[in-house]
Amino acid sequence: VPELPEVETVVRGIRPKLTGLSITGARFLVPRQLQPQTPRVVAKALMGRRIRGVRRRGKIILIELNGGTLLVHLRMTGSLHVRPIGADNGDYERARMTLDNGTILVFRDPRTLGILRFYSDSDTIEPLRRLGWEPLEDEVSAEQVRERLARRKLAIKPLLLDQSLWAGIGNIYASEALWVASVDPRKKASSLTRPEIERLIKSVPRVLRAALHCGGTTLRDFADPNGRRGSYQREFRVYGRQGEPCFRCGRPIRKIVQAQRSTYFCSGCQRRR
DNA sequence: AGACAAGCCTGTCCGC
DNA sequence: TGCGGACAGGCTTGTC
Repeated sequence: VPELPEVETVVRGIRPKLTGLSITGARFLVPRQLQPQTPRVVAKALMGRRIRGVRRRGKIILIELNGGTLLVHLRMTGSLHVRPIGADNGDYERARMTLDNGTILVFRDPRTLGILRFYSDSDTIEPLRRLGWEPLEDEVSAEQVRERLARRKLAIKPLLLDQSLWAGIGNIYASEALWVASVDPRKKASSLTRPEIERLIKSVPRVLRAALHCGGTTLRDFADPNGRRGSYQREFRVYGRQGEPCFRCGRPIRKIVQAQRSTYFCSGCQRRR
């Protein structure tokens, strides 16, 4: 699934279906996804706890319990569904929690790269510590961003994928936000001009918010907990459009590889200077 | 057959 | 010597 708009869509979908319910059982089918914890220990830890709420930080889903937190990271292909007991969950079910109203929370994940962890102390959830700003909530100044980019030799696009700057940006929205800001993805982070930083500060939340309004992006698999697919792929300006004309200047969109990930940008109006 | 895919952790090397 | 940064590789399974 996974960038911020898709994760937020998932959280909004499951929150009303889970809040207030108690966990009556849990099963984990791929021990690797819990490491260093184990299925038996986590299942026991969850048993009987009440779900107080569901929230998101970056791409991380936090199911808050009385006396602990279940962390879920969907990575590439994970998804969450709330279904009646006995419903067909299709292939790739990797975990499930039974709830006291006759429904189950199902975690599906074909590639099994997703992560599940139980934390008894919600103040020491280690993966949260490295996360940077929340793009839709934190107001950041150009000066703050300039400080964070200073001395960074990495190109700006792979840096946007570093969750310690802004949390929640993934490979699609990094390219899209840079196009909106007219910034060359190959440009060294430390060499962004003040106007470029100003534009990026606006484009990052703008793109993510627009995607959220579309229910996220569905390239192939993503569906929210109600089975609805996202539609932001129809709004793509650069992602997957290599060879097609730029909507702004008409020049062809290029596809390159940076840090082993595809980057899409306009060869005309996103020009390194 | 081989490349590629919404993500991110780990090991290694490098420079300060 | 230590530390952060940059990068390759790995994890995994499915599709084109």
